[in-house]
Amino acid sequence: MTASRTARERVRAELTREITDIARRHLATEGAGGLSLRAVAREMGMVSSAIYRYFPSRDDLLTTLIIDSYNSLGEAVEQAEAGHPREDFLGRWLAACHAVREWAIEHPHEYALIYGSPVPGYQAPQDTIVARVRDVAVLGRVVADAWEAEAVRPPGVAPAPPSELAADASGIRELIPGAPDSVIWLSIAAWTALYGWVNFEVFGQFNNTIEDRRTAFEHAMRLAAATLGLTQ
Amino acid sequence: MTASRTARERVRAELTREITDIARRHLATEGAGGLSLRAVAREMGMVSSAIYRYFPSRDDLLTTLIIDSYNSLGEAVEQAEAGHPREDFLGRWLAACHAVREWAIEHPHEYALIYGSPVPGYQAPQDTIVARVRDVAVLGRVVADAWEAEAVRPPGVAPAPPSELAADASGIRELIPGAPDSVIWLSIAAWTALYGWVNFEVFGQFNNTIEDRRTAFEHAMRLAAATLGLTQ
DNA sequence: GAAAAAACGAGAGCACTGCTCTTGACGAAC
DNA sequence: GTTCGTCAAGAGCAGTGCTCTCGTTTTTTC
Repeated sequence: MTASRTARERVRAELTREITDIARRHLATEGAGGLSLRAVAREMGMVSSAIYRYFPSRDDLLTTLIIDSYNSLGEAVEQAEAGHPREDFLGRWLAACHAVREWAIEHPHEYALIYGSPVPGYQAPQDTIVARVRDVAVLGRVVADAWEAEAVRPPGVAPAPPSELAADASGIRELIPGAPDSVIWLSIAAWTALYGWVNFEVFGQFNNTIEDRRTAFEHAMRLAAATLGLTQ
Repeated sequence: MTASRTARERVRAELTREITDIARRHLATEGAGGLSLRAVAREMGMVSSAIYRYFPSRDDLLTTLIIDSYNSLGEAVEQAEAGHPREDFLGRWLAACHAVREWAIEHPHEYALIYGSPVPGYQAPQDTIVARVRDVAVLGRVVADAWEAEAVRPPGVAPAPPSELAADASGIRELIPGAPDSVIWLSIAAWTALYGWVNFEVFGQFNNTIEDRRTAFEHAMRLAAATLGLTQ
């Protein structure tokens, strides 16, 4: 009986996958704004209303694409970081940074979906939060491991964080257990430096300004690591 | 004769201004994607086709809004920075940073338009480039003045930029005359740190993570200044 | 195995969008 | 006073998301 039931559910799963595949291709070429349910249906040889049997709204389709994007980015970062030995903290950091940048350049529209301006009228549901943190978790783990191994030595020039920030820091400390507030905020700074750069590059702010972007990016990420005190 | 001619042109200028005003209000509430020529026309008591006498396309209307946004941000940053004495480099830097952040929070959709993911199908024309650099120019001027006054003393921990980046650095040096490559790239890092943070905050990445955002932002910008060696 | 129930694709339709074209009216210039 | 350019209005085209209904098919239930 499960076999007969599966017969229908299998074709349903197959069609659902086909819809998301086509939608992802449209998203990659035209961007989120150009994603049209009717166009997807047309390409499937379906009538537009039939799509709604599989996705109740355009936003729902977009949500699954967003989750896929989060996972795709997270996986890329995880794999890149895993290619370095545990004690090579700087290598792991740089590998993760390059993975973020390269994934973003290869999937600009997906990147815009998850790290760009929010899609108008679209509110990301709770479902996305789980997949959302995979890339950040990798970065946190690198710093956490380095801190644990006493390989994080912030230079003394950095000003101390004001005491008002202690509450926020203690929440973030879940990612980097045992680290003092100063290291927490230096890590946040490194994090924003990474995504600030990638945002600028993907959204075209470096056009006609920086040409050798990969080299400049690596230098910027080395700067961020040095500021944090991650030198090996 | 110019008076009679002006009579017509004056009402035209007036209507053009009214259109952009309404459009800006729609943009501020609904975002770029929700900006509808028909809705603007409806609010003006016009028929939709009449709008095209004033703006040949939706993108043209969007372009003027973008230019306005650039100028609005640029002016805010200029004014904030001008409120500090020339020798107070750190104060000028922090004031400019806060101005960017506060403007972005007050005008999230406008900010998304100029620093977020590009609007699908929209390509910013050359006209925007002139207004685009006003905020960056202020930041560059602060660092340039500080460098000239020998108030920039980068700590020795930063790795030296590789020689391949010399060409790109020399282009950027227009903003900070006479600065060595190391200072150029530290400035770029501070720049990306600023907009990386503001992007994260405006686009909601700090939700449920950082609560005291103004304090955290100021600390981050002090860190960026310290990394650059701007301590006074 | 037959009947009830659920799932499904197709089609029409609503309200909306950007944009084009034509038509008729008004005002300025010669 | 006539001509010419400017303008608002309206109809229309092609597209969008989404809803509803109507047969058909498949699954479940008895």
